[in-house]
Amino acid sequence: MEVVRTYPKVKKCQVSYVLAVNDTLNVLSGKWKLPIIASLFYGNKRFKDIQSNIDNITPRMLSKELKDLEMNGIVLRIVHDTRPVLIEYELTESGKTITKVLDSMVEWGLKHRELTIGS
Amino acid sequence: MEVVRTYPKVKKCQVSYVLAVNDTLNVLSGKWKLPIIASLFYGNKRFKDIQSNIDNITPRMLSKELKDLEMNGIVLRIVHDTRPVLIEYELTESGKTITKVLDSMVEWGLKHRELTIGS
DNA sequence: AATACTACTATACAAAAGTATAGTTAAATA
DNA sequence: TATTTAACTATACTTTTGTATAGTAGTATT
Repeated sequence: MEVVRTYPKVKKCQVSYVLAVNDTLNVLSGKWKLPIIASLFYGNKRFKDIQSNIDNITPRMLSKELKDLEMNGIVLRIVHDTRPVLIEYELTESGKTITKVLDSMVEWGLKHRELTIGS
Repeated sequence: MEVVRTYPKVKKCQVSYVLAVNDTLNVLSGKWKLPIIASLFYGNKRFKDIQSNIDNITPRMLSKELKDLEMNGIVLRIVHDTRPVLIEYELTESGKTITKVLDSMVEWGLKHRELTIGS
């Protein structure tokens, strides 16, 4: 019996595209990632500053999310060799360029609101 | 006592930008939205077809997510006036244009992999 | 010496998201 | 008439995500 393929062969590049999209979604998913990235973009560097910049975030969540972002290569945690130690967070190159994704989300989101709510 | 503002005034457009990004993230968030959208892009229209196209999705989740996507204006549910009724799902205009967001995610995701894993 | 600040961690809990499994309704087919 | 198919829904459960609250270690300040 012959196997009839009703779909085209999936190329390797398509597979890595799916991975790439999932990577991006993971970086941005959850309640706090975007506010944290925004706060870092705004220039906040220290734990306390970020925390007081974001309404209602608990230190537990901030700590967890910063670790996530660090592991994902979006944020750098810099420990200054001072007394007392000063710890600063900043965006990596990848963390900075994610604006492009955010821009396309803004564009689509606004157009979508027009099409959906505006109609 | 004078209030010293240490941050620039936030403009209304920035607020709606945040809303727009959140709209976009909501549309794409969760385990199944992307596979479903991909399946619809691929041309699947019927519940069973989408279900058998996506590994391990339960009818409960497919049903829930399709409703979500319909409510969010990404998917249309078309009930054909036949016997038995034929139900077809398809992407709205917004649903189709979300490719632009996905493209920028692919681009960022691939570059990010290069920068992070490749280094 | 007592208090306060920074940068967190620990524990317990609640809510949201997802899974497993079975059942329903209406029509079509054998 | 019995079975099958489509398009779901219902119930119970597990996992993940997020919240609430308190506590800690090291230093600095009063």
